[in-house]
Amino acid sequence: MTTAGSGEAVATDPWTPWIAAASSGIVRAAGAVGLSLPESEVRTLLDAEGGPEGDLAFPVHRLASLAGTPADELALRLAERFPPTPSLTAPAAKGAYLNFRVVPEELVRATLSLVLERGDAYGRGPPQEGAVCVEHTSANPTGPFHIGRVRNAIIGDTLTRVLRAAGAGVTTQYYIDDMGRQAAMVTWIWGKPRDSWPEPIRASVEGREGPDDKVDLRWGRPYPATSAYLKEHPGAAAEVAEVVRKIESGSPPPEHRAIAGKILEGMLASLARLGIGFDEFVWESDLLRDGSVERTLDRLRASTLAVREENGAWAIDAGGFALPKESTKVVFQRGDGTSLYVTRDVAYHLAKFARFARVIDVLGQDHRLHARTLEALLAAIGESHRPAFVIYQDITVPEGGRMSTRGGSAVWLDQLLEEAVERARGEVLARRPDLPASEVERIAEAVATGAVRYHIVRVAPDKAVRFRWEDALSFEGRSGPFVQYSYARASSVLRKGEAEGPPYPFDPSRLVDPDEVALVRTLSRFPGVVAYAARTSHVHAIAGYAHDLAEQFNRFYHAVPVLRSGAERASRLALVAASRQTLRNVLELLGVAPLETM
RNA sequence: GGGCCCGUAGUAUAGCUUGGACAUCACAGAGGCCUCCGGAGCCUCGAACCCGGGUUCGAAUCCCGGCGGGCCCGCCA
Repeated sequence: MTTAGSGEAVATDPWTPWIAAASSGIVRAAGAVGLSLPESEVRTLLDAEGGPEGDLAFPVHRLASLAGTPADELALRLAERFPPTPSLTAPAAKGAYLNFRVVPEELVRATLSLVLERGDAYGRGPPQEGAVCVEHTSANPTGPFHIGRVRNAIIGDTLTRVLRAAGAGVTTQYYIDDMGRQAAMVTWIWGKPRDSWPEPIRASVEGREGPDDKVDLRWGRPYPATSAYLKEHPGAAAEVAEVVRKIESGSPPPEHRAIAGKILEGMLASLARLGIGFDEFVWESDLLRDGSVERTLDRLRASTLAVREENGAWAIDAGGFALPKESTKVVFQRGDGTSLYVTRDVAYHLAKFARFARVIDVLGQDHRLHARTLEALLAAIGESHRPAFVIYQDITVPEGGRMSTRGGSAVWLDQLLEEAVERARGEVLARRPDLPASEVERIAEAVATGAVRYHIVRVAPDKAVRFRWEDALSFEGRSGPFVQYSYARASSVLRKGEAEGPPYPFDPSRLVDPDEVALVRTLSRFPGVVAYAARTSHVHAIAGYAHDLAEQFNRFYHAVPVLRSGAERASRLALVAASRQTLRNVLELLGVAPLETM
């Protein structure tokens, strides 16, 4: 282990030396047959996933066509010239491939040492330069969270955990849109005495209220009917417009921010159950108050692309940016002088660029054009920074179409969690009648929230998810509870063998069963998976890895006795300890609670 | 009409940015495993790259064209 303060890089990935050894060996072997190629190119060709025949695979096709030699023949010649390397078996030529295997004892020794030494830090990368801001969720405070919105929060939170593990310094932000028409609608309706509410709105609320209503449910309840009502009643819509104007002019109705705050409070309580929180909250209206919006308007009007409309509105002529709109104009200031959402978003991003080297926004696909418009406006004022967007597709309802609050197709996160807890409680009670009620409750909550988080994060963001209750509440197979179960099982074995550790001394030559080596190989992949997910924002890869690891551990568990074994017992306990540690670390990245027992 | 995204077994998904050897995993289906450290588990079997071109030694992956689905195209947010 590297000593503290030595300035040397701490080893974080067991594969680093093996990939280096294979690459430099290939370069030398190629040199010996008269071929010269840079090591960096070898590394990109080298398949670190291995193939059916080894841990590392090198396809020689490209070299072969360069040399004008048949690929099979070249593979054989390279295999002969590959220099002896202590940690790798001699390469085997198979067809057009050169296959390497890490010496199994070396794989076991290096991996288990690294996992057990690094502990909670296993999987983490070296610290990275540059502050990062991840903005996610930012749902309008108009009512309870529904499943569609929560995908944003889960992707954003997981991405944050992954980036931090990869070494980045991340600040999360939730942008609260308290200036738009949507928040104004809520204030408008609550600003009226209840007996003067329009009939359809009153009808949508009455008879559904209860004393224990969550704040977001209570204050958000009239929103869907209000939204529908305003579409058909221009007079009422004009009143809402007046609320918007007051907000924009800096003198909102006194209760405005308080109502938004209450709804937000309820939404955040739901997210907290999923382990999701935020470092900072940015109120849109604060950007107005501190002058950022005015400065942004000044810069936009000063742009060479700015044009004035007949009624006094201002726009950017974005024809050069090829936005897929019917008009090439992007209006950033209304005829009455007020700003628009996209304008305030420009102000917000300028504030982010001033503090952060990297700015990441997690957005639903319906915001894609908005993202491009934002970029166009940033370009128009000569700003060189751009946010990186992580775009995810919608969660759709089984009948087709997007999940929306208005259509009544929305399932609230709280409803989903309630169902999930109820089901989890039944499962726990059936299996563990010995546990006290409070413990059953704690486990049911962890299983339920773990299942929901996992179910949503496991799918690639650019794939739409069709919401089905039976899938969302599944506790078996590719699910959060499956991973939690493996963790609990590993914990149970270690409890029963607690006399032996920690620490867990081991002898690599005692861990030779194919299921043992396969498990170690899976453990060794973890740092690479974290780095990959951080680089590509493919957070679903973490969920996939968690499942692979849990599955591999279960295979080992069934195939190989641990506590009942003889000379191998100590080494197998070390393998269980390393597995438990890695399961714990990957669960942490997913925001799924590890359970010692379930 | 224009733009972006998606299309992999019955269902649902991984692999696609960096083209490479028998395409991953789950649910459902068929058949096995509880004298054994926790069966929310393990083992075995059957089953898929939307269609048509192109590039390439090689295409699920890259390019073009269809078809099907989603989303967006506002002085809303």
